[in-house]
Amino acid sequence: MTTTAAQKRARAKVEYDAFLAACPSRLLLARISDKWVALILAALSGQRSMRYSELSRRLAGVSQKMLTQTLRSLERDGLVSRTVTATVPVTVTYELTGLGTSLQGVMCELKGWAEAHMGEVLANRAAHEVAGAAPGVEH
Amino acid sequence: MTTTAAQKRARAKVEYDAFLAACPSRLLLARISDKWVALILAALSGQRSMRYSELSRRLAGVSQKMLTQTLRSLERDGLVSRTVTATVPVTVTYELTGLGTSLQGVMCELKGWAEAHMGEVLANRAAHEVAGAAPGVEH
DNA sequence: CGGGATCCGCACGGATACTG
DNA sequence: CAGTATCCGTGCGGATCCCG
Repeated sequence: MTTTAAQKRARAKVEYDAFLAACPSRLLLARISDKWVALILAALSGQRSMRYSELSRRLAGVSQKMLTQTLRSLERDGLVSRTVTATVPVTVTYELTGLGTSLQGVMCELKGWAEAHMGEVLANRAAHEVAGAAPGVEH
Repeated sequence: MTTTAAQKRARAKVEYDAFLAACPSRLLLARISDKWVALILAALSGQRSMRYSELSRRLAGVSQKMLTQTLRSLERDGLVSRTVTATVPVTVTYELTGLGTSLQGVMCELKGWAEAHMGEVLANRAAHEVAGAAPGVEH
């Protein structure tokens, strides 16, 4: 009934999603676009290692939930290492692993392109907004 | 009333967001993590120019809304150019601009890192899942 | 053919409260 | 100090219908 052309699309989508899931580039994009990942990597690359509270202060604006969650996923992926020292007030420090440092290097190239060309992008964007002349709330 | 320590945090967050909004790297990350941007750029880098329907087929799984929306934003940012040919059935083609091609180059480096190290990342991830050994429903 | 407009689900991310 | 657990709002992205 209703041959469901939609189902065919759904299947095609699933297959495509599977393809995407196997794509290393997409996986990497998903990692670094995690909103806080780039910031944490940058913060950790500057100093040696940082305590949880240090990161929390350094990245003012991040919730504990997101900080912990992101840190955990980065640790899970072997990009940062977590060290627990059972002192009187528990001390936990985080630092970049070799893999993490390597990734950070690539991120810097991205940063380079951004600093070199984002101005141009922003200019184009502004020009189009004037041309569009769409008043009201622009997202 | 209720001195609202929360308001202080809110202010700090707003300030931080403002800082983030001015960060070119963040802006770039936001652009390329747009879920379909990378795919469109890759599709367009292969061939010279593509029609809307070509892209739609090539990126099977994307909705027209997202495809159009992403294309528009890329055009707005001067990364792709849109050409309308008023034939009998309207023909619209998209192609990378110089800026877009430049960005695509950087994306390739990202791709290189991904293909070289994502396997390692995935291995670490799998190892941690075994170590965690949390039975039941894993969220 | 190439969209625009609209409705909606749901995952992502934030705020708050509690714990060891 | 360093989280964990829970609730909840927003916005992204998809589906559907309609238009030029």
